[in-house]
Amino acid sequence: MHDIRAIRLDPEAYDNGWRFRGAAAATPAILALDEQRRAVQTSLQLAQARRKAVSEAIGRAKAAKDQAAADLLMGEVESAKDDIAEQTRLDGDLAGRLQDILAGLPNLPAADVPPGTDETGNVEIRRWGQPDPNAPAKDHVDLGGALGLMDFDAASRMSGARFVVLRGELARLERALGQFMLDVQTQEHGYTEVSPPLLVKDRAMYGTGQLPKFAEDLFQTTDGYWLIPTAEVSLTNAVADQVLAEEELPLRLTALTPCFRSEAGASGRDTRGMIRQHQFAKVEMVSITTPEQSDAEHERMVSCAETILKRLELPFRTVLLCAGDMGFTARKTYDLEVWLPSQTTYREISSCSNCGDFQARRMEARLKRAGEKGTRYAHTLNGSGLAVGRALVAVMENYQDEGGRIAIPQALHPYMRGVSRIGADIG
RNA sequence: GGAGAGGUGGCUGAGUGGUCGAAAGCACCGCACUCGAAAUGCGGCGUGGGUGGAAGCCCACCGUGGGUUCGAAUCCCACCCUCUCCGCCA
Repeated sequence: MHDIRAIRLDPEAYDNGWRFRGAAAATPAILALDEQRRAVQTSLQLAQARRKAVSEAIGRAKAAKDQAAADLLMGEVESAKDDIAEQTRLDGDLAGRLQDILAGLPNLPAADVPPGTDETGNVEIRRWGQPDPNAPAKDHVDLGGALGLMDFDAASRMSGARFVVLRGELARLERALGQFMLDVQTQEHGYTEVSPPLLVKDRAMYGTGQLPKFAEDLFQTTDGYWLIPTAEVSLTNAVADQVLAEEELPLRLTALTPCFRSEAGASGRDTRGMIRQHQFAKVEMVSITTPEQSDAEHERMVSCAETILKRLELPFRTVLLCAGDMGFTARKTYDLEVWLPSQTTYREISSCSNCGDFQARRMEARLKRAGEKGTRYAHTLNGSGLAVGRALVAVMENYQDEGGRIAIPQALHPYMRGVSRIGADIG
């Protein structure tokens, strides 16, 4: 959501920002509506002031038992009432149209976001680790199938495409990954663990920007709840409608939750395997900060996510997304991409975004400094730390041996009850 | 699922048709007192919007949206949310 006053002040900056990310300029329509609306508001307020004054006079006349004067005044107030009704209707109409436009416009990119219209414009910031070109490179579907621990057929019988059943040590490995990530983020990086609702109302989805534009990407229950596509929704909405003391910031929250996505626009993409599922586990990090802190917090968050990949000893690279590849709410986004031997490429496993005050405006999350008048909007950031499903894929593929066994990364040993290799029994 | 209670400013909480944007208390800020602090006293202290060079003036907001009325925090309707009791249940 954008600040109409800021748009009024510098429309060009907004149009340039939207064009930069591949959206159309929108301020001419916005400013025209805004101007009309303010004119309507002014005449509405004049009519309201008339009604108020006359009504008060009626009150006084009645108190003075002057019924004749009261009757006279009641006739007088009629035209004001008509005006109010008409101007209110106009105002509501204009406000609705303005709101529809503003709610559908993406955030403005930060100044250091590179240009580009798709992922080819993204800029690699750094790499960590070295993929081994000679390592075996079966994909996780073959590996898991051969082990008898990953069953897409069973999943499709009960749920259709884009689901999986994991069993035994592979199911345990998934749980170990989630626990490990959560432990690192809470114990080492200062995030507070949260166990949030997975079903939320419209308002929450609007607050983080999934609604109104992206309803088709979500699942909805028959009685109107939405399933969260990421814990970003639940964690960020924790501060909706709140006035936070700046001294208590940054607020750092994390949760390990299932995520549900319809993948409506992705039919045909990543149909094989666990890369793109309707349901997957993810550890999400959310930070609520002041405007001054958010850039530094963003860098910090990226390194919190990178820590997980380093501990798991998985080769990855960090990419700064270009304007055209960023999500709706982001003003700047880093993606972490992990090496997948079967695809001989890096695939997204984390996305860390600074949303500035964009979400905070939508959900009325404000800040107040002790002793100071007034409030301002918080900055919100979110990042995966990491996507557990894809981490499982990455571990399987990067830790396989020629025999199709999967070694367990050292960092996960404490979580695997002494198992250091999956499939040890097959030879 | 059945019955009931309730949603008022950062918080607690009064207000059931008429100068109520709203008592009081807490918190917070300023000043006084004090060597300093505490305590005390005095004053200030909601949000959004319109208009204006500014001081200011005006409008709206008492969960949300409608309605009744000359006039609604107050009456009516719908919805959302919270709580209590009963039933059911992980």
